[in-house]
Amino acid sequence: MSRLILHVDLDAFYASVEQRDHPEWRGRPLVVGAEPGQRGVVATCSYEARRFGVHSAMPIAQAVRRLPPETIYVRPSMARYAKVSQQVMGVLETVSPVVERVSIDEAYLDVSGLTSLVGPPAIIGAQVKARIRQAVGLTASVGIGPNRLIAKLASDVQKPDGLTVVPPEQVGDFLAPMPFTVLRGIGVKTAPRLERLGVKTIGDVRQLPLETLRQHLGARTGIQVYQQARGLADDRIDPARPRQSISRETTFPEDVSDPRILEETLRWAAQEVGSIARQTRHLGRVVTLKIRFHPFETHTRSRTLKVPTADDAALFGAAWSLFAAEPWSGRPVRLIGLGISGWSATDGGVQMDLFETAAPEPCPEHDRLAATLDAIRNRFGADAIQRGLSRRSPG
DNA sequence: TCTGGGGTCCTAGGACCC
DNA sequence: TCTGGGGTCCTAGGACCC
Repeated sequence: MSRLILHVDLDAFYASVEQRDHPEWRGRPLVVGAEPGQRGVVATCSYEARRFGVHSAMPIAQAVRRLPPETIYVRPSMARYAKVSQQVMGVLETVSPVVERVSIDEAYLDVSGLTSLVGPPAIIGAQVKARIRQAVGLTASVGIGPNRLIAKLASDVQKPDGLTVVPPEQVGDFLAPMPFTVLRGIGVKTAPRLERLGVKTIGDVRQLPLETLRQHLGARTGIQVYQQARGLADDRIDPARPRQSISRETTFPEDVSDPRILEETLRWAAQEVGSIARQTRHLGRVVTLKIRFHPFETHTRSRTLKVPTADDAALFGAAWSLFAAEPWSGRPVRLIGLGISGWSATDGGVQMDLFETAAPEPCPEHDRLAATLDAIRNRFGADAIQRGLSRRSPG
């Protein structure tokens, strides 16, 4: 028996929350992300902005060139969005107990058992959308199919405010005409490899032998793409998928060479990561330093500790020693941050002790971040930016 | 043209052990 | 004197996703 999987995707989530909360912004192009003139990208934009060809992950400078002057630009308010997301997940749990949140604006539900209680898939989908709208005043697109892949693709075909049901017997016809780039695991690097084979649609991929896909995409992706092209994918929904890592990083407004600023920023990241790890009761053994230089040259260095930790000072110490061990000093740094992973398999008394040594903190991290960013702005702020600009356009 | 931040998963080489 | 093969851990980088 095939399962019934439902995928919910909140439409233009950050932008929709902003338009919901600021009625005067409704009906206008709106970008949530970096500010114009800053480094950064579009996180999400309203459908009015998408009409100009702007989309998520587009560099902000490029978006500004395309959008009209009346466009609204706002920085993301993650805490607010997280709250709305929580409300939505709560609503979903009133529909089915089997809900897996996959990101702030997306979730999968196993609704296999609901047809006899609620009705056919389309009725279940309509109910999900109605409850979300009623609870938080936002629209969502819903897709329903026999597995996660089909449900996800179905939710994509009629955005925004869409509802699409793909019964098992229609999966083949549903997939065949779609561009193969919608398959999971096909991105900017792998797409050209298949294009060179003359492939355009998922139907075309289905004509290729498994061996060909393995050769061109690698063993794992090759098999995955072969199966997806035939509509075969994971149909398990796991409400309790554990997280694998916690990290914080930041890109500086201008590249930074001063080691004191790098050190302060790494201390901030360590406090953030440590605080979240303690709140969520995670102790990790692997500390990873991430650093990015001009031009977008990114490195990671990691160290496995003898004793698992969630302690700010231990995290900072490990990351700073990784930094110090490299001949990097003096190179202008674009981004720096750190992460923790490799949760220890054991549990019990020892771990509890470790949690208790780390003092619980109210929430001074936000203040510290603000202070750190102020410090950076003071050093690299208006003057530095002015100098940079006048260098580019003298007079 | 200029590329955020937070994640997951895969690959591959080397160390080390049996 | 020559040199296997498997398993696991560690590390670095990369692709991809939202």
